[in-house]
Amino acid sequence: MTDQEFLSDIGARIAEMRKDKGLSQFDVCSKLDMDKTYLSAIENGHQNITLITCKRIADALDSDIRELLVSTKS
Amino acid sequence: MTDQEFLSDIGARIAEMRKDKGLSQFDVCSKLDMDKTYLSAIENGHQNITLITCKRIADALDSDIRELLVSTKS
DNA sequence: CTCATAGTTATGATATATCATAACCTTTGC
DNA sequence: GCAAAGGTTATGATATATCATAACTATGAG
Repeated sequence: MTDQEFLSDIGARIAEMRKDKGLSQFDVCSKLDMDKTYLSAIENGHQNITLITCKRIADALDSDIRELLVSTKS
Repeated sequence: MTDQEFLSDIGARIAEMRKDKGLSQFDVCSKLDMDKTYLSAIENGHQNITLITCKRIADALDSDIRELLVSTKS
């Protein structure tokens, strides 16, 4: 699994979890005080986010950071 | 849980897993081509690392990224 | 058609993660 | 005493994550 695939998978997971909760990108960004363009980039796998950012997103989705992450084990 | 506590917990978890495998910081850094001063800062909770860095460390410890992370759920 | 909502992409500015080097502290063993 | 191994802290340079704004597409409602 390449780094790019890894980031894309996590972005897809975030988008999936967000939609499952019936939230728009705007909704989540409002909670986080985050710009919508940045969340869009994250969901499309264009950003290598930090752990704190990952934690903030998990919080906004009423989730745990480990639920947001896909397995990296070979 | 504050951001600082979160990073400290993750650093401690990394150090614990590294020692469990009988590895020195130098050993891990050799695998990762990472400077020892940086890994030290991470283990002491002084760095808000990115997901890719987290993944690299998990790989070096023959682990999964989710095993490195502590729960953030309230 | 117009208008609003949801999302994407481009660009530039700023903050910070990462890298690189050096100096320092402990502990262990000679 | 000295030397080496393991780890920490300080500092500066570079790459990039994050923020901010604007323009754009697509869809659906009126």
